[in-house]
Amino acid sequence: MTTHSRKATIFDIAKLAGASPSTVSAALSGAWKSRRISEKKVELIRRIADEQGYSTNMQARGLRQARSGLVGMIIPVHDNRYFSSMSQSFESFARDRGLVPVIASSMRDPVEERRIVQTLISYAVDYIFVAGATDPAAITDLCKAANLRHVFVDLPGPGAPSVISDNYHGAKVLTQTLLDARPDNADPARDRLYFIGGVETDYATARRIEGFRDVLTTAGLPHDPDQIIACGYPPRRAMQEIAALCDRLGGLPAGLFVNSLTAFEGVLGHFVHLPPGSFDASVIGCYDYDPFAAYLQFPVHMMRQDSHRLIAEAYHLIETPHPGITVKEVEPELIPPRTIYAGPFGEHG
Amino acid sequence: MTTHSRKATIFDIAKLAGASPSTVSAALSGAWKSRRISEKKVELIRRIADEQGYSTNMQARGLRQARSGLVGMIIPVHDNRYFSSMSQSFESFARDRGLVPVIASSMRDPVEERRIVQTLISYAVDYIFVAGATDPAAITDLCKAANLRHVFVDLPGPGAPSVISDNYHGAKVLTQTLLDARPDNADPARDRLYFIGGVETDYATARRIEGFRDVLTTAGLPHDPDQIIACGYPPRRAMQEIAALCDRLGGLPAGLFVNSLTAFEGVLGHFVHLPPGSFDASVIGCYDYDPFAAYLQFPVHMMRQDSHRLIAEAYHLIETPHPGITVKEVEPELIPPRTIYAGPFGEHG
DNA sequence: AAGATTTGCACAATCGATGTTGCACATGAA
DNA sequence: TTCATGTGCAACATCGATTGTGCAAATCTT
Repeated sequence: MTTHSRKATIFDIAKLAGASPSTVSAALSGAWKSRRISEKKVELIRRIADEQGYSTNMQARGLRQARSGLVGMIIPVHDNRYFSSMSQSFESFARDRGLVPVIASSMRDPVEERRIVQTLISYAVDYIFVAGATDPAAITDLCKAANLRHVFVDLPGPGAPSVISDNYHGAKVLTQTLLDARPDNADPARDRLYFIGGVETDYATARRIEGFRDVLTTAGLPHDPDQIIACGYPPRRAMQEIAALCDRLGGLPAGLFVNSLTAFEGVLGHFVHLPPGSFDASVIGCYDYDPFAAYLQFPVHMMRQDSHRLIAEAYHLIETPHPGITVKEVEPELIPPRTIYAGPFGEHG
Repeated sequence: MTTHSRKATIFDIAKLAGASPSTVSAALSGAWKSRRISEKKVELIRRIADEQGYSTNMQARGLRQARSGLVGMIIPVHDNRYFSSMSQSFESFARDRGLVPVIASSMRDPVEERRIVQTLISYAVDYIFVAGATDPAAITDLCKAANLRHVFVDLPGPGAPSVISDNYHGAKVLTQTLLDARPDNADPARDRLYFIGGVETDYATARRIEGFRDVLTTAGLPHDPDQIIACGYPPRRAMQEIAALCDRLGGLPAGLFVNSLTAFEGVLGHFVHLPPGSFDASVIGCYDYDPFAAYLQFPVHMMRQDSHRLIAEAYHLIETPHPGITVKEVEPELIPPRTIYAGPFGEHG
């Protein structure tokens, strides 16, 4: 390939091939069949384009076609197994469709979230996935104004289709599992299940709390509001809260339902200070799965949300002409302690 | 905001403001001071643009300016704490600069890697970061042809600056730590350190193996080539290899240096089948850190690479006019077993 | 008051690709 | 031969923003 200071354009190729720019465009974009360009000319153009290391300027194409070939996704954070698995699936499906994924993290900040949507709109993304939205209504407003298709994932939103996991059922199963596995030698002072993490006004958290409560009620167990500690997602907060709780109870509660991996990180941050053996009278569950968390010092029951299927369903919905405002629920899967789940990208690494 | 079927352009705003498109452009892009547009007109235009929900079409701007405001990064995989932390930092720094990050994962496939670079070039990204490149030379070729600045991170490359962690020193420290912590009651048949994971021709792996070997040699310990099991990054391979190794030795080796989190996942996949207590005569180390891996059933010494600083240095290099082909090394940090490291985004989640 | 500056903006070219229209030439039909 | 039909391509407008240039009107200068 000859070295130029600037990138080759269809004009350069046209000159070299003795053709017009529009012919080059048609030849390279595949539109040549319907535009009656001879195969011979197409071959020639292709060869020259190759030699020159030509590649389409997507900004120009996008400008002309009013689309970009980009698809956006907003997630709360990257460094979290649940969301990074989502990213992996999102990207994989995007590639299958010849689209380029743009993944942005909002840090769960509604302002940042809106800024990201605005930015993605500026880049004319073809559509966006919104995972873990903190202010879905605002996002829908922005998208509607820009005439941009979007799907909510993980947390449902108004005015657009959503794909979420069956939080109520998942929470019931996890809670029941904790109840069943609860050690019977527990100190009566702390013979209770606690729920920690998440934001009470989040749809997902709310549904999980419902499931948690309903199982306790059905089991004929009393439960106080103070058993629900929806202290948000930051690890630090969860660490403080679990420390305070252990203080109050004089030790770990009989069972702990941790509502997210980030909260679990915080909980762990406290656990590392406890003497070994502290966990013998407790059983821990976590809504969300992480392969390393599955093999901690104490057994952990994990509810794995099927992020791959969530994303698959989201793609399905966004590619459906008139999906309406459906909410698709995907069943999560209980992963017993000390079990390694091999994901859809088994051979990666 | 009045609802239009199409997005407002500077032409629409111009008409409403009784100004010319170029004036609107200057007013909104901030270039109005040097273009002698009165502040009054700027205010008016701003107000109208706001009312119309105007936002710049970045494809048009990018086309004209031959830049896009996008910055690309290639990583091997998303769902891995080391790389997802990198993504988080990469995005954070990009935002500080008003740039939009585009992060793509190559699954360590050189073909995919090149395709991604081509794609990013097509979108006129302003520059790219390449983490964990499998074929850095090819990437440099593509970038040179497109006149695109790039930096290698984690794995160095030719023809462009690189930022890597001090693999040799890090490996020495980790190996020495394993040696020191090695239980003395070990069965002589397996009283050895093994190195598992990574690709021997990868620069990083090669340097770590050097460090590993040098420490053993200095300690006056014999070592066979079979103590180095560079079976790549996929969890499955590591799982098979560790199973085979345990088979050969009749149990776990006295010490295990795991060369990546993905390999560690595979190792764990085998460990879950071992009876508790199997680890008492072994000490495990892992090059790379994960908060959950830090609190496994057995103690794990982890070498945390400072992904945040790696990225910071990479930004620094890419913003240096003529960086040359420097290689910047960043020291990794040993994280003792059962220690939770709180990252630069402590309040996230 | 007449010329010299400055102010404030409009006009038009441009970035690179796409898609519509039109035109020359070839081939077939009558 | 003559008109109809097809074939193969070039010319040109277009997408939405940026930017160099030009030109009145306002202001300053002497």
